Amino acid sequence: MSMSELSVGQVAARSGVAVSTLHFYEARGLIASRRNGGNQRRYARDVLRRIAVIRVAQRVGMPLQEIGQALARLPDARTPTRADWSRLSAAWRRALDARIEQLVSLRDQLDDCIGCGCLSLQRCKLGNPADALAVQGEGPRRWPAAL
Amino acid sequence: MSMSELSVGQVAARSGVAVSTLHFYEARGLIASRRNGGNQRRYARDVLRRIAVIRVAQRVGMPLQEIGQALARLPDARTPTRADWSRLSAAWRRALDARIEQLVSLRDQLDDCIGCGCLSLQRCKLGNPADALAVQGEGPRRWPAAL
DNA sequence: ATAAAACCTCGAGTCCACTTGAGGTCAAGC
DNA sequence: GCTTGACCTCAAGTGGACTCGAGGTTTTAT
Repeated sequence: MSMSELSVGQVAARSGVAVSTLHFYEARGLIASRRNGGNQRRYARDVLRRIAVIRVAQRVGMPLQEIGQALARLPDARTPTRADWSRLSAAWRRALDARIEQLVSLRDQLDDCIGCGCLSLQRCKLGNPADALAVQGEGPRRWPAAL
Repeated sequence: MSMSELSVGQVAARSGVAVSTLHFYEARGLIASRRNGGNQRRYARDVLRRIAVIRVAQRVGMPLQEIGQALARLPDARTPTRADWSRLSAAWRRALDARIEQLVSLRDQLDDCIGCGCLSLQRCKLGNPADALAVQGEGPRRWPAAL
């Protein structure tokens, strides 16, 4: 219970993610831990930031894999500096912007439709998916793909 | 090949979703079809609107189940009127608004962080998940839950 | 008339993001 | 020193949203 290192339970409590999820993130290489004498995980405090970043990115719709790739570009050897986090935040911000733009344009199209009682095949982009929506094939969930 | 009814392949081509996905949506009760003499699906044209609505809703992050519930409130007996669709669109629009608001507020918080090189535990809401983010427990993907 | 393309069903498989459980170890309080 | 709660690993299970494949029928084009 050193002041500066956190157990998995403490991290779970503070970050709001389940212990099993922390194990899972570690297995996926999203976070790291050192082990104490008894093979228990001990986390540096900055893991909380990492986790916060992970959850933020997930909300924007990024799959864990991409999040991992972005995180992997943080310096491994030293504790990330403010500048490191800042760069990452800025990148996240761009992603967020893009996502918001997508949704806003979707909303604008929907507005057209509400007026005309729509999703009508003739008049509305949303109702004519081959034009506007589904052209990109695939499902949703795919990240730079949607809209 | 009647003028007014569409085969599953035609619907797939026009809507941009795979035939298997149409089967799947049908199994989930999101769309319906009648069968012709040879047991093949025949769709009324408004299925294209339904599918468009489904994809739109998915992009906002709604799980299929909720989409199905919303669609279930459309009149079953008659082809939905413009007013029916309009009501639905309006509801979707509210959902979209909410989602956009979430993301915008997330972005604003991120902006704070970029300035301060942040996600710092003291200063930043994002970095202090127990306060702002993860309080609601659960994972992402949950719809009215996030943020 | 026949070959090819499109359909059908139903069960299994895939990917993602986790969660659960079994079987066992470690640490903290009394 | 012993019990209890927190940890450990590893395999398997879950839920959402599909996709694939086998085996067989129907439609369409020539």
